[in-house]
Amino acid sequence: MLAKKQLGQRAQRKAQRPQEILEAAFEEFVERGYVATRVEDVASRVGVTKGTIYFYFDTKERLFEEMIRHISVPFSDISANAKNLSGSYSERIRMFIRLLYDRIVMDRNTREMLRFVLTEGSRFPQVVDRHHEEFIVPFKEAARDILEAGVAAGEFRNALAVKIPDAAIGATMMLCVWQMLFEDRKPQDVEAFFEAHMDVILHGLIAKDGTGRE
Amino acid sequence: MLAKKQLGQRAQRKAQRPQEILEAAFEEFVERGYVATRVEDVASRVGVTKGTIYFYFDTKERLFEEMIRHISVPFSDISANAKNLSGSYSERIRMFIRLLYDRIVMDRNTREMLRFVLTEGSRFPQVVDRHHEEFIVPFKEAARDILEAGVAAGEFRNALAVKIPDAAIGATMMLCVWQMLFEDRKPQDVEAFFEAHMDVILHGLIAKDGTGRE
Amino acid sequence: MLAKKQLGQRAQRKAQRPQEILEAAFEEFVERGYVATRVEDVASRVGVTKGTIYFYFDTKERLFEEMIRHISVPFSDISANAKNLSGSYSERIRMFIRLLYDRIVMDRNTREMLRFVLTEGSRFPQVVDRHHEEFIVPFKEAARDILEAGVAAGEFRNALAVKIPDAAIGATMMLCVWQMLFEDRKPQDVEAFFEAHMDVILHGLIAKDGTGRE
Amino acid sequence: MLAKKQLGQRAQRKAQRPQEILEAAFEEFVERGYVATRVEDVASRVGVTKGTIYFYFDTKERLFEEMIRHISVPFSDISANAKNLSGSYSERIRMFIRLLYDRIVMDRNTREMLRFVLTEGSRFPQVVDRHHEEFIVPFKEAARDILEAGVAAGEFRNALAVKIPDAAIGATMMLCVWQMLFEDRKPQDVEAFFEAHMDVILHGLIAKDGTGRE
DNA sequence: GATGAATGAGTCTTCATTCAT
DNA sequence: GATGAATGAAGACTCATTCAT
Repeated sequence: MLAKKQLGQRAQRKAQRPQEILEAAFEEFVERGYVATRVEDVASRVGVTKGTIYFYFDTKERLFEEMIRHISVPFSDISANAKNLSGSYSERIRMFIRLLYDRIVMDRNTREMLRFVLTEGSRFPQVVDRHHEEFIVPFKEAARDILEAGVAAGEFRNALAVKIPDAAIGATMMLCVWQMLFEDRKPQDVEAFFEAHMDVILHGLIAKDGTGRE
Repeated sequence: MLAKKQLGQRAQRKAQRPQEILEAAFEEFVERGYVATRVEDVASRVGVTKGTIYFYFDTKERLFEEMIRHISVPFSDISANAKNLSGSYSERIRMFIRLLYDRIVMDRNTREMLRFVLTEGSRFPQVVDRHHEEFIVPFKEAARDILEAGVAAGEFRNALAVKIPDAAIGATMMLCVWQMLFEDRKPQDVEAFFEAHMDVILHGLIAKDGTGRE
Repeated sequence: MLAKKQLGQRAQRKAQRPQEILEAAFEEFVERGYVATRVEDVASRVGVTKGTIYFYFDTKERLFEEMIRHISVPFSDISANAKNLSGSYSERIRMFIRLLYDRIVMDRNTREMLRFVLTEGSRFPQVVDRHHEEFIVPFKEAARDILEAGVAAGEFRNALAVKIPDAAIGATMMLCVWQMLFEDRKPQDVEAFFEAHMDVILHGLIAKDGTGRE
Repeated sequence: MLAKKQLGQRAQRKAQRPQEILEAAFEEFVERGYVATRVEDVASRVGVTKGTIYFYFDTKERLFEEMIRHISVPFSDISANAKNLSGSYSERIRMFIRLLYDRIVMDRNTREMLRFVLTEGSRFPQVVDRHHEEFIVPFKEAARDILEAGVAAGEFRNALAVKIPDAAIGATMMLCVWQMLFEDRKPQDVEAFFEAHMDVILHGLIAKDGTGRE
C-alpha cells in the first residue's frame, strides 16, 4: 500500500519535472542572467543533474525561452477585465491602474519578466516582441479606452494624456524599477506611492466643472 | 622636428588610450552585457589587441567598473541647477523635469547607465549603490524641494505627491524604458509625451484657487 | 485461442528480437561508424527503446562484436565450393573469382564487413584477426590451389602469381573500393569490369602452346 | 648571442606551429579516426594545450579538413610524369604502375589518405569528391593513355582492359588494403607482389602475333 | 607600450549505462 | 521483457589572463 503510493508519487513527480525545472530556471536566470547561469545551477536547484535538464529541454536557449513562456501570463485578462469595470471613470481608472500595480509592481514574475525583456532583449528579440504584443499594446489600449470613455462622459477633460496614456499611468514604471533595483533592501511603501500617483493624475484629469468642460 | 611632432601625436594618443578603451568598453558592454562581452571585442573596437587592454586595466571586472565611473556624470549639477531655477513653480518643475528627460530619455549614456544598474546590479552591487546615492537621492530631493516650495508659495496644492515626488515625475521612467526596449525600432514622440506628462501633473498639482487652497 | 495465437506471435517476435537488433545495428554502424552511432539510433530503427537493447546486449561494444559475428558468413563454404569446381582451369578460376565478385563487390554485407575491418580495425583487433583467419587465408589458399592445379595440368604457365594469387585476383579489390566509395553515386559496370579482369589475367596465365609449356 | 638565437628559434617555432599541428592531427586521426580523436590528443602530441589548437583552427572539423589538404599531394605530377615515360609500352606501363605502388602502397600519407576517404567519407563528402577529381580520374586517364598508345603501336592487344584500366592495374589496391589492415603485423613482400602483378598483366596484354611479338 | 601565442579553468552538450516502474 | 527518466563521465569549444618578445 505504501509502495503503491510511492509509485504514484514518482510518476507524479515525473509529470511535474518540466514545471519544476522551468521554475528553477526562472529563479536562476533572475539571479544571474542568461549567460551567467549554468545549466547545472538549474539542475541542482531542482535536485537533479545536468543530464536531466537536457532530457527535457534541448538547449539552454530553449530552456530560457520556455521558461519565459511559462511565466508569461498575458494581459489579455486585464484587457477583458478593464471592460467590466463599473463606477465613475475615476474609479475605473483607479481600479485599472491598481491592476497594473498588482502586476508589475507586486507580482514578482511579471516584474522579472520585464527585467528579462530589458536584460536579454538583444539576445532574444522575439521575447521583446511578444512582450510588446501581448502586454504593452493591449494595456495601452485598455487605458486609452477608459480615458476616452471618461472624456466622452464629461468626467475627464480632454487632456493630452488621453492620447498618450503612458504619460498618466507611467509613474507605475518608476516604482517597478525601484523594486527591481532594491527589491528587499529598500522596501517601498507601495500603497502610499499608489495613492500619491492616483491623487496627482486624477486631479490632473478630472474636468474642473460639473459639466466636464474646462 | 617631425619626429618630435610624431612623438607628440603618439604620446597624445597614448594619453587618450584609457578613455578610448573605456568608451569602447561602454559600447560593447551595452551591446552584449558584462558576461557576454569579450575583452577582445573591446580591444578590436579600439584597434588594439587584448594585451593592451590588460596594460591599462587589471581585469575585465575592473574595466567594467572604471567604464561605469567614466560615463557617470553625477546629478549633482542637476541638483545645483534645480536651485537656480526661477519663474513660477509650474515653470520650475517643468524645467526640472525637462532636465530629467534630457538625461534619462535623451542621453544615451545615462539611459544605458540605468540599464547597467538593472542588468548587472547583482554582479556589481556597488554600482547600484553609487547610482542610488549620486543620482536617485539627489534627484528626488531636488524634486521635493521644488514641490514643497511651490506648495509654500501657494502655487501647488499640498498633494500627496509632494512627499513622494516620483509619483508625479515617474512617467519619465516609462518613456525611458520604452527607449531602452525599442531604441530605434519604435521611435517615440518624446516631445508629445513630455507635454502630455506635464499637462497631467501640472493640472494635478496646481492649486485650484488663487490661495493655493483646494 | 486468439490469445494463444497472439502470444505465439509475440513470442516469435521476441525470439527474433536479437536478430532484428543486430541487423539494425549493422545498418546504423555502416552509416555512421562505431563511435558516432548511438545505441538509441539502433533502438529506434528496431522500434524499441534503449533499455531493450541493453536487455539483449551488455554494452555497445558487445553489440558491435555480435553484429559482426552475425553478418559474417565465413568463406569456408567458398573454400569447399572451390574444390567442387569442374571444367578447364580457366573456367574454374573464372568461376572462383566470380564467387569473389559476388561476395565482396555485389554483396553489401561482405563489403561493409570489409569496411568495418578497415575503419574499426584499431578498435577491434580481434575482428581484423578473425576476418583474416576466416576470409582471407582460406580464400588465398583456395585460389592458390586452383592455380597450382592449373599449372600441374599444363593449362597455366608457372607464373609468379601462382605463389601470390592476390596479384592476379586483386583487381577485385579495386572495384570493391570503388563500390564502397561511390556506392550509388557513380555506379560501376561490374560485368564489364569482371570481363576485362578475366580477359587480362587469363591471357596472362594461360600457357602459350597447346601443351601448357611456355 | 645565445639569447638571440633562442628568440629566433621561438619565432621560427611559432611559424611552424600550424604544420606541426596538422602533422600531429594526421597521426591521431589515423590512429583513432575522426570521431574518437580528441582535440586534446592532438594538442599533447604537439606538446601544447587544447587552446593552442583552437588558436590556429576554428573547429575540430576544420582541423581535419586542413589536415587532409596538407597531406594531399595531387597525382597531377604523376599524370605529367606518365607523359614523359619512354621505352617500350611494357616498360612504360611497368614504370607507371611502379609509381602507383610508390604512392598507395609505400607512401603512408597517400595510403592513409585513402583510408580517410573510406572511413570518413560519409562525414566529409567533399574529401571523397576532391580525392576522386584529383587522384582517381587523372590516374585512370593516364593509364588508359598508355594502354591505348601501346595498342596503337601494336605492342598490346586490344584487350578489354584498355577501356577499363583498373581491371589490369587494380591488384595494387589489394596490396594497399593489406597494408592498411596489417601494416606492420604481417609485412608484405611488396617487390614480389609487384613482380607477380606485372608478370600477369604484361603477359595478359602483350600482343601474341609477329608484330607485337612476345 | 604593444603584441599575440599560449594556457587552463569553465561551460554546454552528448551519450553509454542504470534501474525503478 | 520493455520503458524511459536519470546519471555522470567525457569532449568540443570559449575566453580571461599571462608573458616572452
